[in-house]
Amino acid sequence: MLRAAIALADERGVEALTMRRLATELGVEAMSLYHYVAKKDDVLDGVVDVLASEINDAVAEIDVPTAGAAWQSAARQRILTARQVMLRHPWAPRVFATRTVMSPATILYHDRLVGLMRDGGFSYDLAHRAMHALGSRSLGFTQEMFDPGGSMPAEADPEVLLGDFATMVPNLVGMLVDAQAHVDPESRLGWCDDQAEFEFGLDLILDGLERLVSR
Amino acid sequence: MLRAAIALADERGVEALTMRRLATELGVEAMSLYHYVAKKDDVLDGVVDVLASEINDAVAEIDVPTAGAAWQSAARQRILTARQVMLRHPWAPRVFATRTVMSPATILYHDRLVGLMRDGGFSYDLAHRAMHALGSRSLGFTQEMFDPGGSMPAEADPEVLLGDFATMVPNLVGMLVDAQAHVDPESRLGWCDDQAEFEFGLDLILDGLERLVSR
DNA sequence: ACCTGAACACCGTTCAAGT
DNA sequence: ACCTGAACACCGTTCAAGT
Repeated sequence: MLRAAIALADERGVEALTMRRLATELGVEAMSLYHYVAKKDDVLDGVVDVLASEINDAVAEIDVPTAGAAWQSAARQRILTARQVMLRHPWAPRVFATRTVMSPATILYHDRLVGLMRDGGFSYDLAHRAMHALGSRSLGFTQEMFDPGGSMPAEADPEVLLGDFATMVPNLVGMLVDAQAHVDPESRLGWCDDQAEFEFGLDLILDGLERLVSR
Repeated sequence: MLRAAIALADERGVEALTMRRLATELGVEAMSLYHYVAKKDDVLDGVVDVLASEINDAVAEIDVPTAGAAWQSAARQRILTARQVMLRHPWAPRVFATRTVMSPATILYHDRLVGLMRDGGFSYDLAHRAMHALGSRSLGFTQEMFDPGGSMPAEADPEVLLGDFATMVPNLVGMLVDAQAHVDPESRLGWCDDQAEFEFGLDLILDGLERLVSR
């Protein structure tokens, strides 16, 4: 059932993931699903858990040292592996964002990540702060507010377009022109968020943490 | 109308923000709203824009130097000001997360933030990467995956609870025990995300950027 | 234990009609 | 230009009933 839900979201988007449609996809009447779950939220919780399990499985295959300074590249590899799983389900970040309780598999994932940092010499307190600093990045995605290569100029409000765009937002326009080089329409997760940008932000945080732990 | 929508979400939650309810709140029939907007998404886009304008207004009052190394504290102050606005509307992050096009006011906000970094000596390329690294943090909120002080142990799955919790996730349990000190039930935005944690992550990124720009 | 059909309360949205 | 009423297609969910 959860597998079917994920397949449905993959093929036709999250908004197509409805109890009625999921039921017909399973060759069953809509209300039969309520024998296995109490409410739709349970399905979404389950979907998140399956995805997190997929990540845990992928991450479990990684066998690298974690002690001392090695924690950093180990964490990096783990998070980028998680990201690969998430990239296969571009709708997943939005579902993760709506969950209020953390799924068992997600808890497990973060426990291991904290463990890895402990191996690297982190105090519990620093590991705690590190988790907050990473936020959703620990699972391989970010919530972007800003899409410089994307739809910005095209969809801008008339008010902004009537006044000269370049005068209203000169810095963004300058950046757009300058950034023309590395626009990559592939491999985005949510907004503009290609692999290089993700890794830049991730490394910024990991480097900062390493500096703190080795001081 | 947008003001009414925000008030409604503030008082009764985003899920209560429905076209029909918004209409009755305005003392009008539900379908009258469709003379001002084409679809509900337009309302949400508008709500986001009003919030971003509120942030722009608040930020405009800040008058601090931005040249050279001063960029960092100026950016910090701006982002924490944005956060104060967001904290008044705890449902807002989720709405921001669902928008696919960036509102004019949000564009403006980011343009000024890029401008500030330019004052600080950033290349367009570094400013671009900085925006990605910050992600939604630039507007004062984060997408947290992890709630150590919150509902985690209480809501854990039977499977995890039956096996000894401390054996399943020893690192999180250790962290929870250790972290008992700084649990703050107030001032959370979304998941567990208090002011100190937000500032820690923010400074980690800003410090990393400063190091890059001053190398 | 598992599934169904009919029904309820609620959505967003269309459309033809009113002033 | 602005508002309305009735209606449509679609939700999630309840409930009593079937096997």
